[in-house]
Amino acid sequence: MARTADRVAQAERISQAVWRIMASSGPQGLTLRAVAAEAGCTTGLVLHRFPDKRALLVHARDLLHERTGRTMDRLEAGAEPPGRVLRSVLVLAASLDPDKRQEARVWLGYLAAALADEELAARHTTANRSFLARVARLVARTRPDWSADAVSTVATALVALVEGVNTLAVADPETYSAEVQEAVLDRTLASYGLS
Amino acid sequence: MARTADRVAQAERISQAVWRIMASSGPQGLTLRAVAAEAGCTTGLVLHRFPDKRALLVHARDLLHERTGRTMDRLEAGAEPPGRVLRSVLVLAASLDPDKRQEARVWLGYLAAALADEELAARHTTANRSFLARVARLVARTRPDWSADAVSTVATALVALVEGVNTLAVADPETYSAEVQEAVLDRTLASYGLS
DNA sequence: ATGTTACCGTAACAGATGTTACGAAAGGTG
DNA sequence: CACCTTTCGTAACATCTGTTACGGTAACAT
Repeated sequence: MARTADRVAQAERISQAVWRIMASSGPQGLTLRAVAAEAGCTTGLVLHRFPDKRALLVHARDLLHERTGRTMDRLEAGAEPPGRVLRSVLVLAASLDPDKRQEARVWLGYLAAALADEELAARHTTANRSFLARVARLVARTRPDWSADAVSTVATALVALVEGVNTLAVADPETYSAEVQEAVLDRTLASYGLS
Repeated sequence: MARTADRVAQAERISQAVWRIMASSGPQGLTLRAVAAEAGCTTGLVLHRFPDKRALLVHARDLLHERTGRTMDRLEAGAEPPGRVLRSVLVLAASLDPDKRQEARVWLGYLAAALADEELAARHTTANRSFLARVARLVARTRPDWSADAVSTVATALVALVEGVNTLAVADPETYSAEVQEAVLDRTLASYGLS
């Protein structure tokens, strides 16, 4: 044998570099050289870990998605009442702190990249649908008396609300501060009878 | 004198090409050559109309913004009751038909480009704030009994809702069909007591 | 310690990109 | 019709992009 490398750790470090570049410069600035510089290596290593740029993009995307998915799974599996879990999940999906805001910027960049990339678009779709299903599940658990139609419509509205809050917070974090986001969310949950 | 060119018309034709490229390929595919090909001219003409690529981007952005702004002004100046106007404005801002969905794709691309461009980001911010002010105005007119705080929070929620609906319709137009969008909007307006 | 194998940085490549400069031609004006 | 200014396409440029190939080097097994 010979020297060995921790490929998983390297892939993760490079993926984190992708996130940072995407958040700060968008898809335009996301070049292999920028990623390599941000990860503290060269394009050589990047392209030894990933066959090409697209594979790198997809891997970094999936890694980020898995991470937030796991956090939400833990939340949903907890012992809290469904109404509280619903609120927590929505808060988690919003952009309350700088980390979350950066994450929102990354997702925005990926969505823009998906405009020209069928595979990225497909992954975005399935991810959004699974999030929508999660929210619908929690709404149904909170209000078992509602019809399936009511659950679906309200869940869609809630998902759109957080998605919109994220998009707007990316563009204007001052107007869409953490307090505003929470106020908007709570008022909406209340008017739907979900709090 | 010598030959003359309709510079305004040319600038508009080129801007429309920018919209189409942005919608179909995102900021990545928005190259001067792609724009020129789409507009049916060469990069020579494009760069004789605009000093550089950024100026072209900004001009196309402003043109699109003015167009939708004028439509909404007309709506607001009409004789309909404020509740109806509010709904119409929100519907107009949503992605109910393919044209609007294409427009949503353009805005998404611009927002992603704004991640790396301070001027684009600033324009996005002022545009969003003016839309938020418009919605708040209409909410206040519909429910004069509400406190300023209530008006502000609900207006912010409504703006986030349409923004989110647009973003989601870009990624998944099947799940976020026109019917779903309208149902979501109407149910939300109803639960806020705005219909 | 030493050889061998995997690792990864360097550098080159072809193609694309924004931008510039030049020249041809188009079309109003006299 | 001829002139002359404006208009706009062509082609070049320097730079940047993704990708490939090669060579030095580090570390594990012996």
